[in-house]
Amino acid sequence: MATGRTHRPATRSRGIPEATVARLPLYLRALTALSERSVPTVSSEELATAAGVNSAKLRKDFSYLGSYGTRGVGYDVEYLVYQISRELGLTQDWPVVIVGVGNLGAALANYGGFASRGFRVAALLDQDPALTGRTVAGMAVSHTDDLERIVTENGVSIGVITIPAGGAQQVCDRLVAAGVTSILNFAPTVLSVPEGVDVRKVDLSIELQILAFHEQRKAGEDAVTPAADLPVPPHTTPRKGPDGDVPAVMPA
Amino acid sequence: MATGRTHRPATRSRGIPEATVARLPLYLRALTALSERSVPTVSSEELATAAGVNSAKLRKDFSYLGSYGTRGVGYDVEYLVYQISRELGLTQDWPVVIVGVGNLGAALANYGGFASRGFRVAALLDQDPALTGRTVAGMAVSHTDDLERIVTENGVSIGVITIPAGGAQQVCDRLVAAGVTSILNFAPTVLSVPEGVDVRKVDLSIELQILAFHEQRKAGEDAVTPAADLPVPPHTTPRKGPDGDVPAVMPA
DNA sequence: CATTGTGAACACTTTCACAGCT
DNA sequence: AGCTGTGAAAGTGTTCACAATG
Repeated sequence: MATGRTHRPATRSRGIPEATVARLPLYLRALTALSERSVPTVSSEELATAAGVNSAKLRKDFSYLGSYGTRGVGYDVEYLVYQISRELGLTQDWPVVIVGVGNLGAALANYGGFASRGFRVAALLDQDPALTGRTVAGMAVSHTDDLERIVTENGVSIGVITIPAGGAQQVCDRLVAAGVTSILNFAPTVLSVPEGVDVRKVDLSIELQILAFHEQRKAGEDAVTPAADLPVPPHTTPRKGPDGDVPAVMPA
Repeated sequence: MATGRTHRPATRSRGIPEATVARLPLYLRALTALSERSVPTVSSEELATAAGVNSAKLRKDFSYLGSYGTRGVGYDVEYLVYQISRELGLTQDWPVVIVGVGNLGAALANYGGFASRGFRVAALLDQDPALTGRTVAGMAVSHTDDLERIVTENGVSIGVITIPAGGAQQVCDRLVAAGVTSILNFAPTVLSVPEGVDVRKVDLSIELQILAFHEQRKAGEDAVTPAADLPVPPHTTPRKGPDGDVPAVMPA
């Protein structure tokens, strides 16, 4: 979420829908697996199944990249891998810093799928002196004090924040000031950044809450929380809830 | 993103848009912070800013829940906290199992925002004998062998998968067979589940790739990868042998 | 009169269905 | 004959702008 782009790129054809971009990595992963099994070509149907989407969507997605398939045959696996990698910018090297070397930061540092695509962990940073100097995932942990130097020297443009919510905005500000323009935020807080900086958020607690919502629906197929209302009335006047016998007012 | 619901719930007015559901936890978090500061009421504008959305969207979202605000005044913080919690199903207790106690599993087990809302870690499971018996986040790690028993005895309906991709589908199948109907999957693989089971996916590598895409755009504002093509032409490559080309579909 | 609640307009995404190529 | 590529339709989500209202 939270992609800063508010204005149309306007650069004519160069418009790959955001929803498509979000699926390209999925296709790429499925294609890589096929490639490793030396499968030469794949149909939209097969690839879609492997990626967990439907074939119409996949074809539409690919149509934004160009005409890379062969009618009657399918897609050349190697060729597609290359095209998607290029489109995603994975043919170049992306140095990344991870700020916060707790369990989550360590998990990321150890994560293989990281380095395998163009990402390279340039540094692990933590402000805890007990950690700095230690080695995590074969890499020395630097002190957060060196953030600016490390970002600058390594030309880091992507930062990953894996510290508690409290310090996240400050670290974010420092990353941005040092030149980082893309941030992957695991801290459960809203980061504010200047125009032109992208923030993506991964929030474990939110994911669970969304699951709980659906889970609740399943459980109470009929006992849908008995119209229940207010343990505390709103302010002074009783309010109307959406439930009870209120006739559906949903617009078309 | 993968929510199994393919058919409209159809149950009359009960239709909260998925996009709205995904934002409710955000509002809830902002409201909880206000509540802790004993702020009694908040306007859509203020709350929207705190949650990182715009006020029109927030009001529209809330309108699906009911009319919980007061014109000219705003929303009663406590009341909204309760209503959203109830809507999300957080007024009840959700026992959760975490399968895989590596760094990521440990990070989740230690994550506070977990227990604070209705979620309770019923068990940590791992198949590594070196881990079972150990204590992580103040909780004993059980062996994966006991998965079925633990899920059944605790009435667990939500499972979190934090093991490598290889074993994920198998664990998923066992969870589902034991009665779990919602799964949060951190393994970089597509899980197939029966109708009625929800899967949400958190994929670190995908998030980074999406950032890289946008990052690339920024960098090459004009040098937009010069139409560049083929290190391998599209289909000079001879395709599959006419014999038995394997239709590459991941085993279920 | 500040602020909510919401139709209506707009934008984006998915799905359909089939023409067009190989 | 088989499969891609894509307009057009349908569905979902966002924003606008203002009437309703405490």
